[in-house]
Amino acid sequence: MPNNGSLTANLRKSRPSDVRAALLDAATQLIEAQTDDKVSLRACARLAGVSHAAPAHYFPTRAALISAVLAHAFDKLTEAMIAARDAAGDDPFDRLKGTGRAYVAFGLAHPALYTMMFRPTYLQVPDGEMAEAGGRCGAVLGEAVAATPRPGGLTVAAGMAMAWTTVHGFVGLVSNGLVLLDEDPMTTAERILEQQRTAFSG
Amino acid sequence: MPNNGSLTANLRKSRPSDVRAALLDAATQLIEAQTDDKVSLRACARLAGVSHAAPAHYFPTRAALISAVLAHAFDKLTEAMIAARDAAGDDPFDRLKGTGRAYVAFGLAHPALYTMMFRPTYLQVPDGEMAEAGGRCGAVLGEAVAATPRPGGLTVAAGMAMAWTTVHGFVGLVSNGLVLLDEDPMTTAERILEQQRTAFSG
DNA sequence: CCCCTTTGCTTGACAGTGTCAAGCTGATAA
DNA sequence: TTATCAGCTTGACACTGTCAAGCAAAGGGG
Repeated sequence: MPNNGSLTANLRKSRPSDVRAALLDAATQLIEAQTDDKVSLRACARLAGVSHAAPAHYFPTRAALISAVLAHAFDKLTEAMIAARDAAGDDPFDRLKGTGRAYVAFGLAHPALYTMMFRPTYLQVPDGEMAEAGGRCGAVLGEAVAATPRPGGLTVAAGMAMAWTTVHGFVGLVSNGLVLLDEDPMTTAERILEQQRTAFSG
Repeated sequence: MPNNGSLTANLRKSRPSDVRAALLDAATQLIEAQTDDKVSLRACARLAGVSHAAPAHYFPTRAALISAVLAHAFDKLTEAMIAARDAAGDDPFDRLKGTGRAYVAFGLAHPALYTMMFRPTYLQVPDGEMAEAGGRCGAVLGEAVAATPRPGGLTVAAGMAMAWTTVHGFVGLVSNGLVLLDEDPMTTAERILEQQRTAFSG
């Protein structure tokens, strides 16, 4: 699998002051640029301006580096969801919808990162740091669902599955270009979320 | 990345009669067993009982082999959706729901295959055979949506995004273990699909 | 001041990968 | 019988993740 050699424009010349941060930054860049897991440890090292084995000093394995990147991404997503929810007013469904809107916006803005965040089986061993960050993220959604009435007889678990299903599926389809929309994706997302008002209102 | 060496029990001893079919079969086995793209050309070749470069004679590149496997999987999924739709009676929403149920069942039965099928960006170049098979599959869903009334003012495109979003998101969340369900996943899927009846009935 | 340990990174190696370039083998055609 | 040729193998290349060893500099104790 020969390397195409793009994205090597901004190679660092001298060793960076914070190697760990430089590696995380390089990995994020590579993930967002390359769409899939072709992001190699050696490419990260080159981009960060260190030797090919330097990453081993900070991350025991490739999966650990990726996990660290994903954990940070989860925290960003959690922040965005909380901010949108708190800006959405008092109505429980509006707050759930705001949370979902932020989720979709994040997913569409960072498709490659998003894909990896929500396919944990791909990092063979579950990573503690990442699992915690993911848990905090899920909790925000769970709280928003729990705060709504669910007259359809849905349990909180099923309601959460339903709400999450909606946003997760939409991001996956749109960011992979599987569905052709005739309007701004966020507008369609808004419509789809609004369709759930009846299921989440008293 | 050293190989763990499992799944080598059923190595073929002599060269198979139909090498191409043997390779497709080996690739399918490896994908379903390994959950991610660690399925290597060389591992397929070993499993099929041929040399490491034999695949090149049938598939110009690794992506082409994977594409062929996924195209076949798409055809299987399409078949299952059509069968379930035709067994669901006359009501348009029931037929849509049957289609969705078959979709979810397939996704939960073949999680790794499913993941790859619906993440086409991961195979850098779009493959014709696979795109056609995927198109036929999407068409079945599209027809089912088009046959329903959509009083909410949804266009067919938005309705299709909504219906597909539901099943795609559910499969992604459940098969990755991201959501904890207190019942059989297909039962929850049934509930979630049923919630959409109001949006797809006259 | 010198030595000694530790930290942080580098160099080198190994087995694995995808892909390309040859070479071999057996069947079919002339 | 010989020529051709498809179908597969062997060998090589650059790349990968990971491990082992080594080097350079900083810091501390005598």
